[in-house]
Amino acid sequence: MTKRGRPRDPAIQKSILAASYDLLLKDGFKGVTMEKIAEQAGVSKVTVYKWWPNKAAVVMDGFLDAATDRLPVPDTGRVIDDIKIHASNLCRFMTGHEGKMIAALIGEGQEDKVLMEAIRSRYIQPRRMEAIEILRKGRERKELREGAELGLCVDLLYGPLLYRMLVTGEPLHEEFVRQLVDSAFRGLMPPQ
Amino acid sequence: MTKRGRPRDPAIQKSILAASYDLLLKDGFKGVTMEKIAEQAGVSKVTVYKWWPNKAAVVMDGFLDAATDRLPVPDTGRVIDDIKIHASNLCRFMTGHEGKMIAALIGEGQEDKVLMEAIRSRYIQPRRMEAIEILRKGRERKELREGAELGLCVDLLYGPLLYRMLVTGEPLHEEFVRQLVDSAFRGLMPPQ
DNA sequence: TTAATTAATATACGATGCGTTCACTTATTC
DNA sequence: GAATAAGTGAACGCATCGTATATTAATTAA
Repeated sequence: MTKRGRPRDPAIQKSILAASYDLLLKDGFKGVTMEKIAEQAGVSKVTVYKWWPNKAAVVMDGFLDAATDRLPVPDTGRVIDDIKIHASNLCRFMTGHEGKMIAALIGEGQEDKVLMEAIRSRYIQPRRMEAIEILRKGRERKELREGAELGLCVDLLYGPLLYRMLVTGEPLHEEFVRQLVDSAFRGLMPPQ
Repeated sequence: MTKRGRPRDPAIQKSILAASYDLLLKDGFKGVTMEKIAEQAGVSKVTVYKWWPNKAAVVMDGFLDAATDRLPVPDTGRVIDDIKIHASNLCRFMTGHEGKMIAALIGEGQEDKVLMEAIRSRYIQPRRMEAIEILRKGRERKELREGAELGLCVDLLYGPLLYRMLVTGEPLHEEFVRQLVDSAFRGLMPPQ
């Protein structure tokens, strides 16, 4: 009992996602239009609307389809070093093309709950889990405080990175990551 | 040598800004249109365009015109307590109407450099200065590490708040602020 | 008083992009 | 061949943007 009717053409879906990604990269989220996606994909606009309800959905899918390389999760045996490497990799990502795109998507997500939920579940959470895994190993080795709340640690370590990227616009260079992670681990208070 | 011609009517400017703020509050940034601003302000659309180049500019001005109450800067004599109070106040702000609006503006700013620069210089920076002032006093009292970089401290303390608000969407309650500030001050490592 | 100047209005316009409708063609299964 | 679903092409109604045009209102300089 296979499907009736003309089968869906996978090449068409791919070209739509690819066109969507190219346009996002070139023109930013606001520069992408359904017309342009359809034109560049060599496809009818109705076909785009058939499979995605709106622009945000296509663009999000296009982005995730192309940019889902996971960051390598380092394992040096010292949690602070692992985090420095991981956060540094993330910064390199965020400084490049992918960073501009994810910033645009998060920006758009501020007034689009469905989009924001997709970004969270399909992009943010997976990356948080990488960090949490690093921290979990460190906690097992007693390199973190007793009963440290790993989610809070992630907020403390990675929050400032995203904050810089999305809010203050200060550069995300290696030196900043080093200082940030050092400060977070040893604390702001003077040693007693 | 006063100005020639008909003088600008300040009541009109005010009503435009007020209408802009009301609409932002009610409908979010995307829900605001120049037509609606003009209509609600009882003013011609051309008049709005005469004084502001585009929607983002009016909305930003409307927001700042109405919502520039500075946070009170506490001074208990202990920097960690001052920061807790200050951050907690900020959270209450961010959880309310103002938070939704500033999130929408920052979101829009991700693809509008001019708007983002305005948000930074007219909203973010002033608030950062409040926190820096608190930290500076604490550093003088030797409650922070020798030569602590105050900008970095602000990133570490306030970055996670904005990160939650803009990215993860986790709630910004009192308990989180307490844990966050405690963790930042005493560090993630176990005491030695 | 009059001319020059600037503010504000009313109305209409072209352009763009959204999301949809309609009639049609194409590929596949029963 | 009939039924079914994918895809096309063109046009539509709608909202919003930003601008243009012609007119009226308020003020200063001559």
